[in-house]
Amino acid sequence: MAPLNEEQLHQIRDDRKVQIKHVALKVFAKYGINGTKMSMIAKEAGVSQGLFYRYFKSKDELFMMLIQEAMEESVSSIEKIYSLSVPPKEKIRTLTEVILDDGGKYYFMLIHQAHTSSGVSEKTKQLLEQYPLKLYIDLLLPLFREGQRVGEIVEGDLEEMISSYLSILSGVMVINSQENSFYQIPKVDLLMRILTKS
Amino acid sequence: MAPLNEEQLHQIRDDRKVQIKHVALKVFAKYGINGTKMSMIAKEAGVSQGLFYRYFKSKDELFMMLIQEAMEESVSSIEKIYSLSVPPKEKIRTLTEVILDDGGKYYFMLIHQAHTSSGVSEKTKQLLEQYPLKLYIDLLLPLFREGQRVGEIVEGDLEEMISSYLSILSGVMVINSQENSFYQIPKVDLLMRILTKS
Amino acid sequence: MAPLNEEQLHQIRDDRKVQIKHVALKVFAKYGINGTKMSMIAKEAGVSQGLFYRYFKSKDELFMMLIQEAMEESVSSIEKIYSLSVPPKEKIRTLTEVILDDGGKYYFMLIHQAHTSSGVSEKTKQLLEQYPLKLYIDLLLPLFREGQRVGEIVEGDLEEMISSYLSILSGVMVINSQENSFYQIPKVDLLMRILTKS
Amino acid sequence: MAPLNEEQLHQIRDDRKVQIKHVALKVFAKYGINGTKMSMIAKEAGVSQGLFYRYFKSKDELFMMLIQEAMEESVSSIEKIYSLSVPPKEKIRTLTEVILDDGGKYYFMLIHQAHTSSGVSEKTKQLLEQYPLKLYIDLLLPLFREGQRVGEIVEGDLEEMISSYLSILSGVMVINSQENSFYQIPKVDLLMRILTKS
DNA sequence: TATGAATGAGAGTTCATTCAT
DNA sequence: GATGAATGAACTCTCATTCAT
Repeated sequence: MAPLNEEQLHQIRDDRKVQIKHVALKVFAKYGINGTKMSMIAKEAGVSQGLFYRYFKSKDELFMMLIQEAMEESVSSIEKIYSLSVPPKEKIRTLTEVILDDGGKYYFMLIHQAHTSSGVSEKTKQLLEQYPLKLYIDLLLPLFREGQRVGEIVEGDLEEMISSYLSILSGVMVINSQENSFYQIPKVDLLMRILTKS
Repeated sequence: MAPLNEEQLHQIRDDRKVQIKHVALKVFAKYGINGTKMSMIAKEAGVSQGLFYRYFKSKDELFMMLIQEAMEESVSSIEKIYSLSVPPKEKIRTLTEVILDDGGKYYFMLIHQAHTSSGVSEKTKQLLEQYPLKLYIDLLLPLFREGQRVGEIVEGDLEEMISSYLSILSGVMVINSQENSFYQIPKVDLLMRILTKS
Repeated sequence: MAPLNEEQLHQIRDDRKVQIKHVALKVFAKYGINGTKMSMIAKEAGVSQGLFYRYFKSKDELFMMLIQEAMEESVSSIEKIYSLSVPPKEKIRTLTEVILDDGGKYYFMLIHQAHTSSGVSEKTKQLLEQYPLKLYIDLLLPLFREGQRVGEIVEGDLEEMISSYLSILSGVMVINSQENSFYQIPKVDLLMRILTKS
Repeated sequence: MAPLNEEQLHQIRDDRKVQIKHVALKVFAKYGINGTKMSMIAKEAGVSQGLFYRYFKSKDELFMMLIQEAMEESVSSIEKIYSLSVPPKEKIRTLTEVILDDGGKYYFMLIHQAHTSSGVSEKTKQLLEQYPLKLYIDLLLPLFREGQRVGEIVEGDLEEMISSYLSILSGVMVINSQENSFYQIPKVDLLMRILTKS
């Protein structure tokens, strides 16, 4: 067998990085940075602890990377909603579903963990400041305003409503982790009642 | 100088215990058991780390103690609501306010932390199992049923509705911690919309 | 470079375990569980303190493990004596030599330490109770009785004699530790005079 | 009531010191310096931990004081034996009894603890060196030599015999502590057999 | 590249000693 | 003088990271 060429090696490297990140996202989301031990990530990802450090500089660096992605992804999810050609209420419902499904869930949980963990690095804190709640509110404002205009969204202060909506979604995500059945995720319809008329 | 008499000593001991517990509740609620370092509690409470151990056997023991109190308190809050002579909707609103205010908030956050932390002791896990979600649902069922009967609460499966309501409240509490203004607590009126008609 | 194969790793692990146990036996025997600091064992064994915990769960667990071995070994030493085809007096002399030599010495010292240390774990106490002095007396009784029968052992209450013999041996072991020349181990002949005629 | 005069106060002070020393001797003898906690001594002596430090500079100072006394006492016990008007064998028997009784026992155990404890101060070590085994041997040599001369003591190297005798006595003392019935103190007659002719 | 043994900094905990009363 | 609350250094143990193979 011919040895792998450089590109193939690069491919393997990248695959492995993605694989580790995928696993780490779930573990960090569930247990936070303090509750997550390197041994957990290594074991779940099926690599040795030593190998981990060939792909990432440190636990903290990986955590930060994931936060970064989570934030970018969340912004991009919102932006994508605008391109759907359905009424505002339907857009919001779709966004809600996206957030609640497996793709979005872990990212939300992770961001929460970042906000509430002790011992996160200064760099991570700076990163978090780059995506304040206000940014999300501003992104959603046009959509909600349109909703009010066409009479699908209840009257009231929009900034407050969006903020509450996001807080509730985040909260619902955060308290939910698969192995633990103490809480359960509310149905989308129920959540929509917060925002919509009758 | 005469040594302190028994009553004074008792007073000091009680004060310290309360003071440490008060601080620890907030720190544990915010950072969980893994994220909370003994140095944080000691510093925040203004005592040396060593002194902590004259009042509590271990970090874990205090955590458990607080969980215990949190659970008892939460059940008792619910029970108290029934004695109010107001319509069901008002009772639920009052309960919601109690949960969201400073007294209830930390207890809810703490229970959440206990459910989602890795490395909690076996004893703590057993404690958590004594207060499953079902217990809270059963406590609230009569109240919500009465609400439906008098037409104040929307139609629909009650167990699911209560479970969702509790999950949302928990979530909202959990993502909220004072020093951090990323999220904000929704107004009670907004939350009530999940449950009530028009 | 290729990583070590499974056999090599196993070898390393075994070697380390033996090495640490060997060192710990001597240190525990000399200083007891309270007087022995983890730093002593680590330094003496030439490993870091951290590494110790990859091989043993805790200081207490290792102490207990060694006690267990010491007790099994001591019983088996006695049992082996019976298979020698020499007169009773010679058997006792051989046993005495075995106990006094380097192999047996540390085990005896360790058992003594366990019996006289404050702060040994409840588990360790239970372990000690499984090997009461009576058990050793019963094991030796046939040998000493035979000795009396053939006129090699002095007349007198055998249980008391064996108990005294063991106490003296233990005592002699205990007060003896290599770096410290205050006491010296008596010659076997001298000790035999306690038991034997002329 | 008139306030106590200076002499009375001095008397109280001295009584208390003796009382604490008496208690500490037993505890140190049993558990060693590492196994003995200040709380044990304070509790047993019925004083507060704080008060202890009005009487003694430190735990180590008290330990050292007791060692000093133990050594002086042991030498003086031996010297006193010579003034008895009985044959050598009887003198030795008496000495043996003195050592084995409650007065001597704790002192012997304490000296043993000092010799085998980690973490004893440099000062304590120096103290121990002032009373080497050789000193005791030299003190006993005339007595044993006389015993050999009148045919009461077995032939053989006297230094070795005395050294063994002392080691055995020490050992027997050391392994014996009241609450623990694993070992038992041999009868004096049995011990004398080591030294004396049939 | 890949492994897991090895390290060391830092966490939780204990306890001799000091201090306020 | 007397008390026990309070401190801090030292101990046991954990775990992110490095290293030898």
